[in-house]
Amino acid sequence: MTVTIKDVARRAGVAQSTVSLVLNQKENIHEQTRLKILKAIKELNYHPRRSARGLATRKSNNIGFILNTQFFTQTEPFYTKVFLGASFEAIKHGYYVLLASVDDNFDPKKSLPNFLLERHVDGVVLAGRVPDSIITYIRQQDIPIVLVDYRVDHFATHAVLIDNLNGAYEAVSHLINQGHRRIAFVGGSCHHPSIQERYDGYKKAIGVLGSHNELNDKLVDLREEESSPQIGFDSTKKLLSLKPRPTAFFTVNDAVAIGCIKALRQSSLRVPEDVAVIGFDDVEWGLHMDPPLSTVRVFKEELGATAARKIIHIIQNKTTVIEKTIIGTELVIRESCGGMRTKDKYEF
Amino acid sequence: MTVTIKDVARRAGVAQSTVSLVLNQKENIHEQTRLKILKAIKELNYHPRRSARGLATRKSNNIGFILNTQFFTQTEPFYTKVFLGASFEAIKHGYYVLLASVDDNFDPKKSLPNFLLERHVDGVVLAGRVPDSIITYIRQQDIPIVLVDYRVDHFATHAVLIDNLNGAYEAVSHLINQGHRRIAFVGGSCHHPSIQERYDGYKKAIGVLGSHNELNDKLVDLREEESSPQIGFDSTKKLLSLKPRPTAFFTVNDAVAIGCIKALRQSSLRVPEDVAVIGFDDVEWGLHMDPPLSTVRVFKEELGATAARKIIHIIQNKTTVIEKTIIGTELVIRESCGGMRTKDKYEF
DNA sequence: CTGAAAGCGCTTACAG
DNA sequence: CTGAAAGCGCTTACAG
Repeated sequence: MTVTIKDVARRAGVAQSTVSLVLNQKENIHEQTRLKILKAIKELNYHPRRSARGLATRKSNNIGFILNTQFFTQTEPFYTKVFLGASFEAIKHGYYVLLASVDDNFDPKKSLPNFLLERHVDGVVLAGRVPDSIITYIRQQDIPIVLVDYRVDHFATHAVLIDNLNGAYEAVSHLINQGHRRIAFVGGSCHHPSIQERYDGYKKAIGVLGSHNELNDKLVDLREEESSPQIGFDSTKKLLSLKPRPTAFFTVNDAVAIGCIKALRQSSLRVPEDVAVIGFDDVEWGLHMDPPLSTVRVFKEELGATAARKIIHIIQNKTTVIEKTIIGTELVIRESCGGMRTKDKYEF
Repeated sequence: MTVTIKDVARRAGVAQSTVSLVLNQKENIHEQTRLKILKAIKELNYHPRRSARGLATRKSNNIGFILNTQFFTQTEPFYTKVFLGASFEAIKHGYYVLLASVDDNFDPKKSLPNFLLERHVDGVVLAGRVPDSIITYIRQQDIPIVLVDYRVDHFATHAVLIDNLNGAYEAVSHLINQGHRRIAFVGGSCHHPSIQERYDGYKKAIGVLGSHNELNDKLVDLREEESSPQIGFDSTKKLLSLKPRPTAFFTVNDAVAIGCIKALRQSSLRVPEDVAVIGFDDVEWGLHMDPPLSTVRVFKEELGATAARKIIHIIQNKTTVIEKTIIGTELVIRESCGGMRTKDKYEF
């Protein structure tokens, strides 16, 4: 009932291996027989079965996508977008992406994504912070890996990264150009390298001020916990007790910015009139906040799509040279940082 | 190198067909040989290959998940959550879900999700409004279907639905109990049956007022366009021109509520002091809005998980009796509707 | 350039 | 209750 390669071969009057050859775009086929076969394929509406192909080639044409379970409980569907980006890009190349999540306390001996066990993926992309143990496990299996928005210094792995440093640098520079000199760094969680990089960008921008340098450890609030609105709130409250208080807040991401603005409001400070705020990530609802949140846009879908392209490339070409791709960001000026209205205060 | 069923058979000293039998939980196996085989499986860390299994059984153990492309451009990652719910539930049952999207002007003759062409899924769940043509196509292929948050009256299909009617009824009843009598229905798009049901719930609640009935067509603003913040804004502006103006706004979803509140604010109306607002869906950022948005919670992940369970059940049991499952909602009172402070105005 | 044959790793009648 | 054999639908050397 379902049409197979045999049917095509019969109809085209050739051997099934010949059909297979044209199916796989091999060279050295008479143009005539090629056309004949293509015609038969079209007429029969033939599509090779994945599982048959998979069995014969020992390839699944699937990509695994693993992320940390805890990211699902977060306010922001950040990695979900990365996943979507990867998923749709993969489809264009004939791959499907299978989703799985792992806990922080993941133990490869006890639980593992099924697609790893069944060798049902040709490669895997790992998004965000994941336990070392799973990276180690997958490498042992000799399955290619691409990290997205994460890196581990002691592992040489392919990675797609956000240009956090420059993103933060631009945002903070913007605040400086607005005339701000006491700029706080809010709610960073030291656990993630991305956060560290944002902090570095912050420092770099402040450093440019030179003698005007007000880089001051007290203006920085780094935390143990994962960034969240609550952390942003607490962090801001603490920073607000400084005398003189900061005039601008650069938050480590938009979720933190929410808590920050809430704290400011609770202290009867107006945004942006009394204090400027810039977030990071550019999540959905930033645009709808009051005031609309200025932020550093991260191209989440693009991160995922790039990771997909990269893992597919590795799978198909057995590339061995490790390569990191850094995706740029974009400063999005909305209202929470006061726009350009104080531009004339620029005073380098 | 990779361990196969043969290796297990050899190690356990049985035929590979026997191994296959215990793998597939068939009856009638000597407990002793079963144990022996299980032991060998564990020792060798054997896992059957999906593609081999798939080829032999002609099952893919995959589920397709199709949604309308346009939903990706929306403010709210509603269906993304449904997908996530389906995906993780499926994993528990040994299935993976493959994602695809279709356009409104989809034509099965021109483009089709690959997994349909390659018969790489055993069933598919369709989320939200999808073109009739794809439903028709899939049915022709004799692939089981489950709809989520959608239904087409002329197709008898399995479906997982939101209890929109009751959700809307409860929300509007709450407003009525707060003393509101002029309650507007904002920003509905007539295209989706869910919206129609929310409207019905609204009417039902208003209807209970009986002689106090202020059900008034003018208080209702139904639109052609898909619901969005912009629609909410426009719709609210229009409703605000009524004299006397509405004292409460029931918006057709949270995205619309955003625009609604923006319009109210622009008209110098305070929420909830001057006017109450209740949304629908309970999206992420509702909690972080100012004021935090009261809404009707839809259990998005649960919708997806239920759909996954259902399609798997159908796949495995060849169920033929059509069944619709309606998932309840939950009224979430936050600040935008004024809490219970006017409860004493209750006056049936 | 094309065909016949073996094999990928399972499952499923069919005997026994 | 268990084993030998065929078959699922492809791909890939290997001849020719």
